[in-house]
Amino acid sequence: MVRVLDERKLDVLRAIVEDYVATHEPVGSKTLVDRHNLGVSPATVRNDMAALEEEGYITQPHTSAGRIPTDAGYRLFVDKLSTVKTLSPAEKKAITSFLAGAVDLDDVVRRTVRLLAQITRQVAIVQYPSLNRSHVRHVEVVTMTPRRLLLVLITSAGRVEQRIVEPPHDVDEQLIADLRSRLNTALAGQRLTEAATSLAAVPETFAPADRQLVAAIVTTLLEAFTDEVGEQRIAVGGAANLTRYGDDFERNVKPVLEALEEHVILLKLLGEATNPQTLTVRIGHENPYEELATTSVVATGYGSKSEALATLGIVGPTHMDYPSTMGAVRAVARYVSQILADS
Amino acid sequence: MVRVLDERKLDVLRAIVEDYVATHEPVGSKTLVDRHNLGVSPATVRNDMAALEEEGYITQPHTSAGRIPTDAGYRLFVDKLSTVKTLSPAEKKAITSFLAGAVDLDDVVRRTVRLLAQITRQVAIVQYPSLNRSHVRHVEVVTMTPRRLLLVLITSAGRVEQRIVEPPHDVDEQLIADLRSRLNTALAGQRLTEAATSLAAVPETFAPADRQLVAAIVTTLLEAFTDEVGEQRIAVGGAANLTRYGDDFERNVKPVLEALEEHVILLKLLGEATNPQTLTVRIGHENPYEELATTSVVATGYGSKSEALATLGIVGPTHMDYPSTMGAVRAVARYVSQILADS
DNA sequence: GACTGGCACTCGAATGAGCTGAGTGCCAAG
DNA sequence: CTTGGCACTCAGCTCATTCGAGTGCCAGTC
Repeated sequence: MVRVLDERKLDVLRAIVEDYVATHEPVGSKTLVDRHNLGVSPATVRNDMAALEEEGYITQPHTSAGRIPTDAGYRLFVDKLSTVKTLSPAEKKAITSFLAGAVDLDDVVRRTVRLLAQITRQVAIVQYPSLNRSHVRHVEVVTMTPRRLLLVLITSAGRVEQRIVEPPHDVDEQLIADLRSRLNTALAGQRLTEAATSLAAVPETFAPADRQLVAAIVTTLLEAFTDEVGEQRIAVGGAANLTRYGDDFERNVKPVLEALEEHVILLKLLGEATNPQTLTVRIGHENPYEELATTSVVATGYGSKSEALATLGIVGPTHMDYPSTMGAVRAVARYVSQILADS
Repeated sequence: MVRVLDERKLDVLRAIVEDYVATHEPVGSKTLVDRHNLGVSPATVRNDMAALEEEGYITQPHTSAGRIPTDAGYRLFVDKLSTVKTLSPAEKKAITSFLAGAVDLDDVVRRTVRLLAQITRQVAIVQYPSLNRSHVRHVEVVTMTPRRLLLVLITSAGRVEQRIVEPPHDVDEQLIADLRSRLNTALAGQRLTEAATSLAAVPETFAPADRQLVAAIVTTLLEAFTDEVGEQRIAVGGAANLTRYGDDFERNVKPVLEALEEHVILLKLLGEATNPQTLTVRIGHENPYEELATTSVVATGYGSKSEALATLGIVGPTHMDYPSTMGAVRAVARYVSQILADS
């Protein structure tokens, strides 16, 4: 019989979360019975509520008010009491067609942010495909003037990095062609993290007179490979959705806006990239920043089925609609992965 | 004698604007006399204030409160009563050294936004150097695989656009080399807007068998030249500064956040690019959006002394510190122009 | 004629008392 | 275990009152 009681208590918790997410107002026993058909009287619900409060899943803002879920309550709800909502076919179609219109990687990322913000009606965050986890697709050395070379690095994810190198003396076009081909043979298909080793050997294969120049180019390439700043590139969108946070501006909106400016913070919030099947949900105080204790993060990796290239996700109030949001984040991550795989 | 009276009335207006900007509270005759040494009694100031109100430069939020400047008041202040503040040598140095660290154009723009937001403590907006107004510096055709070509366009401002072309049949490396050199001869130094004409003639110079391929490449290049979306690229930063707007969140912060999401709106707000010497200031209702009636824009062009490549500026509450803000915007625009000219 | 001190007046904001009602906890009965 | 009943709590609303910053105007002074 203990089993049955627990069952119902969880129903009550589910009802409380759903109600509170919908109304943003503390929910009392009577309203709860009215709105969700729980099949028991308010008094019974009150008993359950008292127990749930005892166990730390819900709390009262003040004595004479209804209950609201605690972070632990949301956690239980997300883990046990809800199923991720799948998107309607129409929505799925809209996503693919919107993403398919992108002309390059930058455009994919921009569109993804916009899309995610629009569907979830939250603040969306998309990390650019990580350099570390990408492979070299092509390296190009372009002579712009005899004393100015442009290095172009194209990764498997379609990311393009360019650097200028100003050689100490005029360079011969033949040398450049040679260099270009040797670089590509040495690097093509390699992970950027492994590329360092392969690059090291390249200068030695050249005539001593040319080695200085080649070394300079190799150094610049290495810098590009391990670019910290580039690694942390992030796109953010949907900040206007913060206006729906409710009233407590100082406590809810301000810290989020501040965090959005600091890409390092956002990266920590997003956390390690997982594969697009796995969703990471951080609720309230579970995230590493005290100031964002009223904020939750829903994130996941994207890039390919097996291995994530980077992370994307949303940031919103703890009282968000988790099932829908999680569904949207997962769906978008999958479709972006698909688009990237195709290109 | 009328002259003297007018003179003092303007002093009073200046004092009101400065006080209100500092405190964000309606300013009364007594406080005004206390804080600024006007050399007359409160009663006299009251008379002047009544006149200023009559003329529409100041207004009372409610009967028993002090005065605040109207948009017209700020306008007069900006046009006649203030001088643009110049930055301290230390600040100037900080700007140049911060901007000098940039590795490519994207980085320049990102740094500029950040810088501008930090100095002005407002929301900063920087438009990417316009394609229309740029010149072709270099066009590169890179063979990634025999059935996949990468076109790279580099503009005089350092902007790099890339497009993928998938030719209908395998292409010969010799043909590519040929094409590369002819494209560069045809285009180098041209304005992107004029490039269309020069490009049109290129396919004809090739053997009939190759024309289809060349035409495809030319078409893609043309698309890149006239890319509407790329033309409207914008970077935004410092949204967290909106938290200092004061309390009326719904009226002041929300519309701005919404506008920041819409780059088309931001472009209209920034207005036509002027040269970096000329500052455009739009106060409150002077800007084209009703919802931004409590918001002012300070903008200017950047790119070169004579001709602007694009626009940058800030958005903030009408009660901002115009002299400092204008000084900062102008200085940043100049230094960015300089950095771009050097690279 | 311009400036000033004085004074009555206005009205938003702050303070506090009183009421209301949603919601609770507990208990005794089913 | 569930339920109806009941006393209790307390945030939030309303209303009245007070307070004071600030005004406009007028009569007097230089």
